Amino acid sequence: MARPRMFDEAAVLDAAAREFRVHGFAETSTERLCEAAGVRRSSLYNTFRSKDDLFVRALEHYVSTIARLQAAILEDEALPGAERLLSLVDLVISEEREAAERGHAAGCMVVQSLMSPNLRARDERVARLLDRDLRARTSLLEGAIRAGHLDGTVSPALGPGDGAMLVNTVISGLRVTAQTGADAGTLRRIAVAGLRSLLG
Amino acid sequence: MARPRMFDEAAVLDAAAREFRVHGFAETSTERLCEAAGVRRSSLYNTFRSKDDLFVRALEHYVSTIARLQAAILEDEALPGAERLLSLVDLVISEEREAAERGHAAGCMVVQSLMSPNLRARDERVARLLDRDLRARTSLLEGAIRAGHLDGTVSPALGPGDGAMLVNTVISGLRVTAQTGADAGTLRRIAVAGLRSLLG
DNA sequence: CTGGTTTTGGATATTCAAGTACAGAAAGGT
DNA sequence: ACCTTTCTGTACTTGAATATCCAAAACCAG
Repeated sequence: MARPRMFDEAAVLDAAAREFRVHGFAETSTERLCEAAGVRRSSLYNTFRSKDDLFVRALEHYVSTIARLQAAILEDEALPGAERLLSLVDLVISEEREAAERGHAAGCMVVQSLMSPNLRARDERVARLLDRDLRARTSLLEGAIRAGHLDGTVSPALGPGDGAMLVNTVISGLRVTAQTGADAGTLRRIAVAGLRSLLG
Repeated sequence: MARPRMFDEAAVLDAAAREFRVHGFAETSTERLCEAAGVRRSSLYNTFRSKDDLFVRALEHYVSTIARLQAAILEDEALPGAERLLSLVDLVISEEREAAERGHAAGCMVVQSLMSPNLRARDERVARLLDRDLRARTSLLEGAIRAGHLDGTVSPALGPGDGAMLVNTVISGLRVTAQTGADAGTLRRIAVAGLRSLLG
């Protein structure tokens, strides 16, 4: 019927997310995006309406990738609740370590976006996306915490709601602290200390 | 001898920091900065060499303002160690609440800058500034924690070094979580839970 | 007053990035 | 084989943002 695409949309979104993470939205030119993705401008603009749209799609892609990994851990019925939380922390730490080793320090795209009021104000979709992501992760965390309450590995001192927020807050904090050059071992000690209220 | 300046340098830095916080570095035009500060372009460029330099100065200004407030709390000999840490948390929470109430959500400039790899890569001075700030705050925190160890209000489970990093991490996390719209009461509960290893 | 020095205002280069236009290429159903 | 449809490459337009230039103004020492 028509000429097929010569590139993989998901691969472009991956490359775009990487560039945005490393250089930030405003300082990533479309030319850079093209180079990084190995695609010409018209293809980009043909597939994604604008730089803004591409960013939204890339963030969406990034978020859903991360979310999938986290869900696999947090819903793993084979693990007791507390272990799920610790595995999540380890996942985050290894993500940060990887990013740090890859040369440019590139923090988590979600935290970056949350800390860029402009991005959220400029595009309603970004705000909604981040909000949805937060809700989804919170709900996963609540599930794991409830499981921990039942199997006795998570202290009942905190309810699932506050517990989930605590985990979220500690993880965000870790992602910031990681940018200061802290090594994986230190990050893990801090995380365990921060989750003391849950882990007992 | 020469024509005197018609504006206050510190006021300009204040206004600039506010704009940078709300809109981010790249998306704050020099025109906006001029308007916000009530100063003409040539005055800006005459006083501060470039937009980059102005940003560095503004960040410096912001950091030293915050640091002064925090030092006053953390070195307050009248307070036991644990109270100092809690007061610091309350200070942070009230900063975030104020920012949130002022319309545009504008997160902490330090966390914002830490999460913008580009900013740090682009200007060595920003990286150094953030590093110095981290070190200074860490050292203040260690002092307060040591004081708490001595007066018995802070658990010796964590050493001063790890304790300081924990507080820093929790505070950064709070500053991110604040951007998701959490209210002051919730933030405080989370903070107390996160600092359990020190306070408990 | 006056000369020297710095600031100020406004206008103006200069650069650069986002997005568009359009012609031609690659399918593939009919 | 043809014709419709979508993709691709290049060149261009347009707009905006940083930075500079220069003349006029303000100040003060001598």
